[in-house]
Amino acid sequence: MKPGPKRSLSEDAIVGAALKLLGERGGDAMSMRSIASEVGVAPNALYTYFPDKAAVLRAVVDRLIGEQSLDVFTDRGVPWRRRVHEVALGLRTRLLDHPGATRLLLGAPMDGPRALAFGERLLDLLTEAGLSEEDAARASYTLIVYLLGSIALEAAELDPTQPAPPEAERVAERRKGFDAVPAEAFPRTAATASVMAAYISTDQYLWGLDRVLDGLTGRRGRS
Amino acid sequence: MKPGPKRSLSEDAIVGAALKLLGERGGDAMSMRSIASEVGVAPNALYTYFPDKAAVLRAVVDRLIGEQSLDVFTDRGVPWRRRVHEVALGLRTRLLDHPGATRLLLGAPMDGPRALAFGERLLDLLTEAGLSEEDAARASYTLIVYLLGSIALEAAELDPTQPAPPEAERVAERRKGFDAVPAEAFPRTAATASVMAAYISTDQYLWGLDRVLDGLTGRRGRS
DNA sequence: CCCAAAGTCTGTACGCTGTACAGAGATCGA
DNA sequence: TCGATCTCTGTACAGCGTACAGACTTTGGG
Repeated sequence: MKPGPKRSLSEDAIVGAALKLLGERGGDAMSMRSIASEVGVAPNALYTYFPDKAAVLRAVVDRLIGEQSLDVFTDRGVPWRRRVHEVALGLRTRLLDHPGATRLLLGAPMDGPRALAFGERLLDLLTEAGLSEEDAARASYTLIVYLLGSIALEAAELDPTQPAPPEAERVAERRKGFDAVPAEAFPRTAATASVMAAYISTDQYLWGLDRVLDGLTGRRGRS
Repeated sequence: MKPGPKRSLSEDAIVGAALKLLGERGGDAMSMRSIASEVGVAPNALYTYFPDKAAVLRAVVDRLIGEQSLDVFTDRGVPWRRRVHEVALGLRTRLLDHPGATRLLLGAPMDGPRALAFGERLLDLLTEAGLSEEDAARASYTLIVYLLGSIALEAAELDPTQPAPPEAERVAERRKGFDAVPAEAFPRTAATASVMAAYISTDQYLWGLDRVLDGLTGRRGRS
């Protein structure tokens, strides 16, 4: 065993404190100083556990991904596409619960252990859906890009400080923004303003997901 | 006309200075203080032109989007799918030129004038491809999610301080990272490590794009 | 058993950040 | 010419990430 006093903390405790701050006071509140005071320690003591702040954030991201249960993936009996829907919806609600966190998701590579487990299950599911090994891998990335991209763009419009208003309210808010678009210069944008206002809706999220899945599996989607 | 001395700067000059810093010294160098000193003014003078730093960043993002020429969209004679490819590739190289900027892209809603123009042209193209007005709008968002998501995930692995190494080098670097993955616990991940290493490649980018386009247009993609 | 090595934590400090506030000077319309 | 109004500067504050030195605790080896 190695010398030195016992550690008074753990990486997990630190990530937990960071996550608590994230939920309560938004992403900007996740400072080394406030995390440290949350766990009752001097700020620089955190550097015993993580080399720098970026590492803490990576761990937070991995934990967030881990919050999505992996059971859904392997729930046989349910058709695979429905299982993808469930995972997609689960991931979305889980991440939008922490609006500030989503910025992190696309700002740091996802190479944590939980992200790895998530990817492995996704590969299982896609091969089950009939894809070759290589296609499943490529498809899995395409899927993740779509999911995280959607969630990130949605989170970008949220105030990270507080919980998100209901979807209908947010769509209505967006709709108002489009009233300012000059119809002469941007006719198509103006004409489809209602559709564009609903870009952040669950409906659009699933619509796009289904189109992506159609493309990935080579199935003819719409009639 | 309104009283007060003439402005010594313009919003454009400020955005330009920010962009210069972004390119030369990375995203973290875009501080209000360094932007101000770049244009030769006290830091707080910037608040005459923008309400806060976030507004500056939004303007920077819009300018970056505007760098992508819109001519490609309307270049008839070239089949529409090829035009999408060109725009996609153009956007990617342009944004990856400023690795630090891509974080901003998904961190702020894209509602600037240039983003609007981009969207309008994309709608043109998609209706030309045979989509209904509503489907074109939904498809355009799905497409943007895919493009920006891909670029963001790719940029996440880059050092924002300096220009990106060549693609082959980056793929090789990723490939090494997968050697650490235990094959027993993650068999599929380990088996397709080469494919996954190439997630950030132009090839994968276009592969996914084509699958997404297949799904959006209801075309059977692969044989 | 004791002592050197190694590890954990604290206090302090540096240089940086965004931006609020007060005031100086310039420029306008009346 | 005289307010009113706008632009810019100086100063200041609270907060940030983290480097450094040192106090203290625990360990294995002689």
